[in-house]
Amino acid sequence: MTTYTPAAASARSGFSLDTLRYYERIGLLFDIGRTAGGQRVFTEDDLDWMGVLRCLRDTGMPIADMRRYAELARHGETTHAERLRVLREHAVQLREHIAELVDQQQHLHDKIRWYESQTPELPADATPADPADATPSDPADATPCDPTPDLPAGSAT
Amino acid sequence: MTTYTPAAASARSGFSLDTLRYYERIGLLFDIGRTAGGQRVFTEDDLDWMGVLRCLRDTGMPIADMRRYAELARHGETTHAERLRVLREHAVQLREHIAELVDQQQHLHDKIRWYESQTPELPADATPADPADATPSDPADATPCDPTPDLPAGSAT
DNA sequence: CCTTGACCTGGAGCACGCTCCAGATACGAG
DNA sequence: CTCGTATCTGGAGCGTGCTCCAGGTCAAGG
Repeated sequence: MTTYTPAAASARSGFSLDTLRYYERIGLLFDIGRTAGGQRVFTEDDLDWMGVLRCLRDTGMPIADMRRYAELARHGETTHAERLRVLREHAVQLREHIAELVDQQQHLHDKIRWYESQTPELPADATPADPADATPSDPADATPCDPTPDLPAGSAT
Repeated sequence: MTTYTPAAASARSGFSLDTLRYYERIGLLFDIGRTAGGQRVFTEDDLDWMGVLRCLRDTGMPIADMRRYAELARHGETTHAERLRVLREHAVQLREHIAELVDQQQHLHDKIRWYESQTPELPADATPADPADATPSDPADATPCDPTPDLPAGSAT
């Protein structure tokens, strides 16, 4: 059974040593093995669980919710239904968040295009508006980030 | 020329009164009008600018960068090229961030599906995996959020 | 006028998520 | 056994982005 030192676990998980210790303190990591001398010993399973934590964290789940989820995970299979509920709820949040980002991304691109039209001598190097862009969004809206010249600093120009 | 009280500006922009004052203090809002008595008077242009701030903020631009951008905006048309550069850079960041979220979203959905397969008696109500979902992503990867039963709490089951 | 609610300022405080520190201990190479 | 690096613990500190507060001022209706 493969095990990992704290340094190795940190490297593989991408969490800092301090973060791993912090996560254990607050209950996101639990049942972490120890040597006779008291040093942590991480298993493959621990690493996998860290992958779950990373997914939840990187998708914006607050620590408090992750603690609830970890608590459920700690209590075995009887909590599957509840865990599923938590994940579904989080997926809804995530979908909404992504949708908002994509929306604002559209406005941002509109603004960039406005600036480009104002300074045609400039090379349109970066952000080449890749047609196979990672994020679609029907161009049928326009609220913030409107393509205007950043209105202040010229109120009565 | 239409003007707005602080309360109205707050309502229209979605920023709290305290946030508007904070933004003025740190330079994100500037040249805000005042009554003889010292109370703020916001204009249509101010509101539009707040829309820009909201776009940048909601897409994750740090306050420090927003200050730089505001500083540029405050200095007139000569800074157009630099502003364009800032926006393009931010657009790149945003694209990367969205891509990562979409990636993790896929893992999250995988995990949800795994739970569903484990508890088939449960209704698959929420997150109905809408085929016309807002965010595409080729299902040709799987790293974190793997569809496993949240490995801890059963190391040797 | 007078009241009352909106607004002002400067500065303290807070929630979140780590990150750093001091002082002590553990472990592996030589 | 010794040395040097890795880890340990408890607790303080930090960076970000607001949010709240006290004590005072402004402005519009009655």
